[in-house]
Amino acid sequence: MLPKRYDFQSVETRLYKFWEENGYFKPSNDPNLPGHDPKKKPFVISIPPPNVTGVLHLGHVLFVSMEDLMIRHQRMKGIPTLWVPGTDHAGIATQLQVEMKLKEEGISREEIGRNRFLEEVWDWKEEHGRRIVEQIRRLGASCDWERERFTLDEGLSRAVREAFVHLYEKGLIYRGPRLINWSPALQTAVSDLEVEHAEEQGKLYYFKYRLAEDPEAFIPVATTRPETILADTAVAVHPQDERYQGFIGKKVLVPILDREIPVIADEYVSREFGTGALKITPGHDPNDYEIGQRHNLELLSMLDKEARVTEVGGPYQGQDRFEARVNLWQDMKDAGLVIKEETYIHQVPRAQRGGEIIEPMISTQWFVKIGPLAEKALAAVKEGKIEIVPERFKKVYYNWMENIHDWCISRQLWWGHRIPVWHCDDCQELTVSRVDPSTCQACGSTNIHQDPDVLDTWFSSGLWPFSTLGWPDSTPDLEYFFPTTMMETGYDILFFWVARMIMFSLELTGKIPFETVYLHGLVMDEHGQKMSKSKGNVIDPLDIMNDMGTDALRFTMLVGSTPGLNTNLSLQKVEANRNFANKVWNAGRFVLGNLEHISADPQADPDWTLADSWIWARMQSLIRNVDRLFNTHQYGEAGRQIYDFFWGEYADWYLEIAKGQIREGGDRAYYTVETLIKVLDICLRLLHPFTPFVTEELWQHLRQNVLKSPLRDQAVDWPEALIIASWPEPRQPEGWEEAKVSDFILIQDIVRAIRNLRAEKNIKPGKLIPAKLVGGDFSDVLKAELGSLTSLAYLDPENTTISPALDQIPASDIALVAGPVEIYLPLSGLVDPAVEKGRLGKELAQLEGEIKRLEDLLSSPFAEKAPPVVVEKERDKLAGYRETASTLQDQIDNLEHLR
RNA sequence: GGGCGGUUAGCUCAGUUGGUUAGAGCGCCUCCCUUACAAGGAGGAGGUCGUUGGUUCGAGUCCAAUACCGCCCA
Repeated sequence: MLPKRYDFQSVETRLYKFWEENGYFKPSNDPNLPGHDPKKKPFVISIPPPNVTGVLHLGHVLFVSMEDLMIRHQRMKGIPTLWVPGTDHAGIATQLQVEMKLKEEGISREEIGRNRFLEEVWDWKEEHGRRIVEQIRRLGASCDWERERFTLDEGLSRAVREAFVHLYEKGLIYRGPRLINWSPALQTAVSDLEVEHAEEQGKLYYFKYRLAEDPEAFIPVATTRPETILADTAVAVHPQDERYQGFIGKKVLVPILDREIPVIADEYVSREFGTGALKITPGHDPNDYEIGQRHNLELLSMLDKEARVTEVGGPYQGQDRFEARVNLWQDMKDAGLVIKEETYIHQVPRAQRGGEIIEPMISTQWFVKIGPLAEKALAAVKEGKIEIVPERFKKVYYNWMENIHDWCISRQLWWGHRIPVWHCDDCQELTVSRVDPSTCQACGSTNIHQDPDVLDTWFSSGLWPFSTLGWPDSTPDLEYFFPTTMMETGYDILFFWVARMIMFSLELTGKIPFETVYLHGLVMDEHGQKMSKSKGNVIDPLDIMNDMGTDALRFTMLVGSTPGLNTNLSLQKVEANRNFANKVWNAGRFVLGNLEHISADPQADPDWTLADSWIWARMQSLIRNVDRLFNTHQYGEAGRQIYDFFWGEYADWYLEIAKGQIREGGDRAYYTVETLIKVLDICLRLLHPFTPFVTEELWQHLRQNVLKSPLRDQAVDWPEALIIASWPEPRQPEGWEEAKVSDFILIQDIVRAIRNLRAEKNIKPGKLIPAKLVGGDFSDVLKAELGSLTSLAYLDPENTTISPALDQIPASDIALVAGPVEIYLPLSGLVDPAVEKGRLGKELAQLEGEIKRLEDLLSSPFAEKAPPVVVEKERDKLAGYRETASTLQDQIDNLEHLR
């Protein structure tokens, strides 16, 4: 006997092990094995590799659930399915963790040197690297762990080398001094994407740029960063600005330093902003840099790597950037150069990691010349070779690709792929090589040293879909599984990762990396707020899984998410879905229990009841819907529909009716249990990609029990595990469905009407009451379903009658109407004619409103212009309402007579 | 400044290609520990679908404008 509650704790670990040990996570039609058929198209996902030393968060849960759902669905459809797992070395993040640890021990990485430090990081990775992988397994991820990869693996490192050298040789990688984003705290360059611009309150500082030839005359200039005055190399005004015409071409004096710099004219300057005159600091501002390029301005760097003032800053040398701001401004005040200060909201560039203010600086770095790569990547999406879901992200992608800048790929870190470039100390030439060289390619000197920088982590992740399959080697995996099918990831890394994979793949493999990009949203708290430690609204997925089970969490994530939109997660939702898992479990228990009551084979062909036909028709409709929704990536809606069907129709109605049908015994019981099994089986299959654990556990019990029962034929073609069972195929309706469904809805309406009245009159659930049903044309249907009606509505079977019509409305009975059916409940003592009249009158009034509405509708142009089917539907409705209304009227009249 | 998304019940969200009484979960109210499930069952209250205008026989759904919230890019 199964436990009364679904006990996920005893199930999850065991089943995961069972699946993995039986090799269900491995692709069928493996290209490395004999008998491989290259023509069978596989379904492949490469996992977005999490940070190897990271900890599971809800973002992981969302993508793992989503990808596992897709993978399990495809696997059940019999498609060779591969999900490649792996982790990312996460350069900055991991290095910081280890530096932090060393700091606690009082050591800095500089003290122990590069090699010792790297040993420390590898140790750290060994120690913490399994954690995230284990956590992903806990989610039920059915990836092929034998194909797990790590970005710093030998093979993937070789891929990085190959990619770098290839791009270098093609002239797509270059090195040089450029204005880059420098992180003074991390002591490394970062890419544009790693800088976030936040609106913050600052000040706008107004001051005087005196004319060199006439220090009494000046141009007023406004800036948010006065300290950068020290590196100004021009003052710019708009060419048409009347105010400053006389200054153009003249020299002005840099405050305090008295360096002479030119006044230039440039269209970029906004006449409205500030004073209309702009100080130009090409060494510390991206826009000024551009202007500097246009006008051939001198480039000065007034800050060093620690963001302290250099010799360019004269007396301020050695001061921190913020300190220098205060001091310089004070000195300018003293010198009478200050005009005023205003508070001002402006954009401040901050490091995505760490949050400190990024300093734009001139620095020699490695770059990818992105234009040619972007062009191809743009075309691949525009030509529809790659689909993006939801489609609107295509526009975002185009926009970024069309305005793309060269990518700074070098990082001044130690943890990562070291740039495969060797500098010759003798001839200064570079040797760029796939294998470590011992001599300089140019002069043969052995006096060479490798470039100290490492590559941006995204450089290696950009190769992920093909490097994990063996590229640059032409492996069987690469040949068969690449291009991959689906790239499922968050929209927040569309540029960081997705775009770069597309660019790299097209350049390096000549193929698209994946056919479809499916972008999910971010996981927020229940009020749509970003989760953060400081807000204290962080939900730890491990806690949830411990408390409510993995299936509950997965189902919540999957059903609560719509493509491209953020998901708000609340514990209440998870709880509701835990209850759902429990509902499934208990419905299963019920079915299994009844299996034992079937002892004999049937005597005749099935004689399906209305309920049997109804649930079957509804299930087929569900299969069709789910199929359609899966095909259009509406997984959440599919999950909801399965939930609604299972709980609202199968469990709430069919199971209850089945109890009565089973009580009848014989063939009726046999075929009822058969239907129970078939529908449960299909539901478990449909549900399996959402909630793999409870469905697998229950299904295996189901299979074993069915095989032991007289119904064993039902399960002969079921495999040994649900994970590899076949996905339900949608079928076209056979024509009988609609009538059965509408008949059943009538039964439901009758039951609801009686239950409603019972609740109103406070009749105890256990108390059976007599009833007279007047069914008209539906009398036969009602007679056939008498058993269900009486048990669902708690009618007294001995005293319930069904007739096509009554000569006279029973005088003292309570009257109800359900569509074309009249119901009379002889509940003497509970009948107060005045109350009844009120109740019936209210109902009639409502109905008359509807009738009026439909009459108006049908006499409007609607009747001619709307499709006949729709009009017919409304006509039928109207007729039904009229019938009901007239019945109600009769009943009311009858009460009048009573008086 | 450019672009995108959201706005539906007290809360969190669904809602095929427009089809005519708008759904769920949670919360709330009443009743019930009935032999699958109290993590449950039965019943109920609760919504001018942000606003305005348009297209249409018909708009939560399409179009335009607008407000507010959020995001991305510059």
